Amino acid sequence: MTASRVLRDEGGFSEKTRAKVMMEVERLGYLPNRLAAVFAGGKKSTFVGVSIPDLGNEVFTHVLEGIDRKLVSFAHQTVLGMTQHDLVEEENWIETVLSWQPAGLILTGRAHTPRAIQLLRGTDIPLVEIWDLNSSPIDMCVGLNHFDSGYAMGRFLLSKGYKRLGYVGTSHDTANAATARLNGYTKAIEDGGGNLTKQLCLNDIPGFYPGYYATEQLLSSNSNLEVIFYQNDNMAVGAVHFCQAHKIAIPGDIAIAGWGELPIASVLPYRLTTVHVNHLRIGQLAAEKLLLRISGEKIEPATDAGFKLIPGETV
Amino acid sequence: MTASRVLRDEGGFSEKTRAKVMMEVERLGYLPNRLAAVFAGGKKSTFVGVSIPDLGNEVFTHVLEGIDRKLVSFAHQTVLGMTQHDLVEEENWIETVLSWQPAGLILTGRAHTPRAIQLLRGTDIPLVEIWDLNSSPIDMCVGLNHFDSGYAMGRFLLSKGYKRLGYVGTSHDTANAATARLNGYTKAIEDGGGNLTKQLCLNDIPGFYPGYYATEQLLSSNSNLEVIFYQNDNMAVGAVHFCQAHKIAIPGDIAIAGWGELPIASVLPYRLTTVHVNHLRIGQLAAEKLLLRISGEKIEPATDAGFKLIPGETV
DNA sequence: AAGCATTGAGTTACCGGTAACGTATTCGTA
DNA sequence: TACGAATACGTTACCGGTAACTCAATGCTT
Repeated sequence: MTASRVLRDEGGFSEKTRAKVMMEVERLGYLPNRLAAVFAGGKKSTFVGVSIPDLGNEVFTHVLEGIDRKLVSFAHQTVLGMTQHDLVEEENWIETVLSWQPAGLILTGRAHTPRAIQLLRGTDIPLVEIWDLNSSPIDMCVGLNHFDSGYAMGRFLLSKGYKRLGYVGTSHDTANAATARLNGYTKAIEDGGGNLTKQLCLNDIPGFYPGYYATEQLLSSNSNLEVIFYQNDNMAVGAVHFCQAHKIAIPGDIAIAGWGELPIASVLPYRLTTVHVNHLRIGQLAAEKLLLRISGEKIEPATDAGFKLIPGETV
Repeated sequence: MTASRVLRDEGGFSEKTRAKVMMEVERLGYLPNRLAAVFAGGKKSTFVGVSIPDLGNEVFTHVLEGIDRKLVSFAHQTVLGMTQHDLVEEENWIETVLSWQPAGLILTGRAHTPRAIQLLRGTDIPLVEIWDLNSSPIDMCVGLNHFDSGYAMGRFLLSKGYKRLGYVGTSHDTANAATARLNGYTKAIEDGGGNLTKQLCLNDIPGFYPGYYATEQLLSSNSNLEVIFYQNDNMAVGAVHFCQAHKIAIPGDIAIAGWGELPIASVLPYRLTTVHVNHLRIGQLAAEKLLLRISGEKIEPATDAGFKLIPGETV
């Protein structure tokens, strides 16, 4: 007991005793068993479960980095959950991670299985849903309004005089976020009297090559497209490279817009038209909210991390 | 006790009882406390601590993805540790994660602080060091010989007739791996009678823009470089874009070689000369080794994941 | 010097599971 | 029908810490 007091530095012991305890700790190479400590105290652990659809998408790794940095600086640990964009995977992972008495949970996306929601509501473990802004989160949420960002891009493109607009995305990333962007984009086009001439959803990851390939598909279908909005910057960069390789002028022959502002855009010959999102900050905000909540503060349920349209030179 | 048996499905109960137990589980929304279970059994948890220098580098996120996929499929969980390329951070993280009684550990890199090594040797927790092949790992290791890969690239470039060679990397990534590549490259040049005319190590992350910027630096110093080997593909892609923007012919005016074969290379106008490494597979192999070891199998200490030089069209 | 508060250290019970053992019931077979 | 084996279920102790309590020694006050 006295050793326990010394190690937790909670007072009630003399300097002499502390020295003696520390000596033994050193001699035995003693490492505390945090499992037992958490168990005994009836407390939660310092684990925070963080679910991410996949690690292949830079966007999510940036969010994860923001989360982990913040958590580490407050002595918490990230337990990773890769859901592979599958809600059932997510449900299973939630069940597992809850059984470890985590201090909190951060989930990507607002869609969950009914049972997952039931599990989450059944505990008092703080929870932040990120990515998608959600006015009625299960507990808390940090994200941006994807619909609005798609709408903003639609309006912007129309304001530039484009009438025949296209869209390229993937259905692999069934993340409702991308769908919400497409919906916003579509709505803006409707509202503005444009024409969503062509849309293509590949069954692939939203990466460079799929963007390249999709552009080839779309442009060869001679539908007189004037501009294409891509699900993310990776795909848009693939498109830029396709156009370069085939001497298609941007924005003369075809205009291009991306989403997410990834680092790769910084080395393109012209500034990419895109939507800036501070991914790292979304992660940090989420972790901060969670930590405050864990320490018992009252927290606003939703935080809008916002977005910013970058006009660029590719439209 | 009977409930415990049913839930673990270890037999010794009737169908009627199982039904009764499951009924109550359902009714109470009972979730087992794995903390207590691990604690009671005196066993290790199903956590596997995985340390990664940073998440901004695609290379590491692919490795991590390989690890996590494999672990999940064997009912283990990844506890993330971002060390920020700092061995003291790593040491602190190791200490924390060990106190959670993990089933195993996977560390990136072969360099650790003396105390970290002492901590690791003091436990019987299985450990895999990845990335750098290491003939005398603390426990096990999966990786490739970075020196050899640098040497191979040096030889290849010399065989193409280049005499004045350059190198671009970052000192931010003090990962010995990159240094080992540079050393191998240097040695090959020495052995082959070439000339390592210029090398530049930025104090930055090894990303697209640093590659762009470094190329500008190097080429403006009129040292008649014929070819530049970059720390990784991201930097090399930055270089390709710099050259495109400034109408510098590749490989006519300057030849370019990268390392790691990242997805972005797939949309370049010409195939990038690089070194292919199967990052995902390194992660999977590491997790596999660890899991086998956890289940008590005898395991070869070191696995060479190999590399493959891709000749490409940029030299 | 007596009386009370403070300090340092020890004792006991408990967290929620599980190993090991004990006991009652059922079952197959001679 | 009797008896040993198998099966189903219950009891007890324990994992390694910590909360809450107890107690002895010390210090401070009047």
